[in-house]
Amino acid sequence: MIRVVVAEDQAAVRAALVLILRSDPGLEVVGEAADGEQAVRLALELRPDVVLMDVQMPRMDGVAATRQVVEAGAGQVLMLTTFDLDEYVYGALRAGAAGFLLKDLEADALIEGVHTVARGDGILAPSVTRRLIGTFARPGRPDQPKAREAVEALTPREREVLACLGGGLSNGEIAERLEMAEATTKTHVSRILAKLELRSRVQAAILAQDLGLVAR
Amino acid sequence: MIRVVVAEDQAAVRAALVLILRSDPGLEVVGEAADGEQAVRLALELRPDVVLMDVQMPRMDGVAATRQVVEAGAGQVLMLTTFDLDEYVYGALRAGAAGFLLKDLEADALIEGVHTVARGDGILAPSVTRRLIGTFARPGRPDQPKAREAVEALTPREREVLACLGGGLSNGEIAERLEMAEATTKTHVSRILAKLELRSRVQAAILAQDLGLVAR
DNA sequence: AGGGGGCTACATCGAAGGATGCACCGCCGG
DNA sequence: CCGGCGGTGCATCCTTCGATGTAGCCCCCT
Repeated sequence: MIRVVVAEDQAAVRAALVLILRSDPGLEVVGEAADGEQAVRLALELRPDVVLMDVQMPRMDGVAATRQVVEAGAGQVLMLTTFDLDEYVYGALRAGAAGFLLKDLEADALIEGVHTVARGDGILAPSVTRRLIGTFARPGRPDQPKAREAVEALTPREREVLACLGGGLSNGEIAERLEMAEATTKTHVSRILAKLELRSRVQAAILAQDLGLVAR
Repeated sequence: MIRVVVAEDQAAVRAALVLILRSDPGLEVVGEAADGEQAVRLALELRPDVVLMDVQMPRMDGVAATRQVVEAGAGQVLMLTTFDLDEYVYGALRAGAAGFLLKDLEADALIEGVHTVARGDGILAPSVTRRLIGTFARPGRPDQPKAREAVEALTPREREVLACLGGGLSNGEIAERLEMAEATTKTHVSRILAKLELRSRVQAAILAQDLGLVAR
């Protein structure tokens, strides 16, 4: 049984959502919230599998609430909105939402979405998917499987250093974090630059970023 | 009526796909290809609405074929694969694919996918969606409206320099491109670092990347 | 055992980066 | 008119970076 908390400020819409969810015997609505703060409180208390969260809510917006729920590991968050504005989508995804659907969806699409995020997958409204793909594939991030391969060819230690470069760290900071002499860090950086055919740590950092290699 | 070309090297699988597609009265399979080259030729000739493309194919792989089809504007490409390996997914999406599905899907999911990409939206297998979201929302890309504001506060010249930093250029290269002395470039870089509260050009480059400020 | 070869490590030194002080110019308000 | 101010530009000085040479180490190989 998948346990769901519904967070939505408009009572009528919330009621409709609950009704839809209840129509699936595999879902159980364990709580309802009318604002973001309440949503977070409920999620922390009830530890549901999924929180269905509206973007716009009083007291704390859905994105901020999502961040808190995700950080606490208190369930997967599936966001809902009326308009698929970029700010909402990106904000929500960065906040850790597992999915993003528009309110114009069919009942069974919603139910399927809840099941999808409950098992750890992601789901997006088709129009959002298209834009996300576009953003991801935007020029200026020339994927190069080549780059990925080249990075695979690095030694483990070198990859660690590369990740630090991706985090914007200096040689000294890298040395401290990885517990080696600064001189050693330099060796690794040099090797990385040579292997990846780059001319400076800046380019290495950019490449690391593109590949998601970022030490924090 | 949505016109579809099916590109898949294994005859049995291709036959199955065609059968599934034909079961929907809104779809018409106008061509079949057994390798990438043939797929591109067919697409250019028939200008279908959608090309259903396998990733692994002889003579030209699906990613390369996708790139050509997309560049020619010869239809939306929906990619299919057995395994959702990163290389495939990222490569396909950057090549311009409108969607990416796994072969373990249900017949109606495939049909729905074709309709979705035909109307210009995107579609991804749920597991792929999750990873794409993760990549997109990965730490190190804190979309920070703050950062954007701060960058707005830079002078025009400084923004130009920042864009060059985002491109991974050295001071010397920046000086050449913007036609100023290297010493001047350094001044601007210093000012940028101060204003954005960064400690090195590497961090500035990463920030510029996140904001899409990239000189090429 | 002996001998590569790859990984990690460190020191040295010339090159690039970054902070700082200062000059010039155009603009605005007094 | 002129004094201030923000943007731009350059030179100086110290720091950090990056290339290079070398060494210990471990593992594999024959």
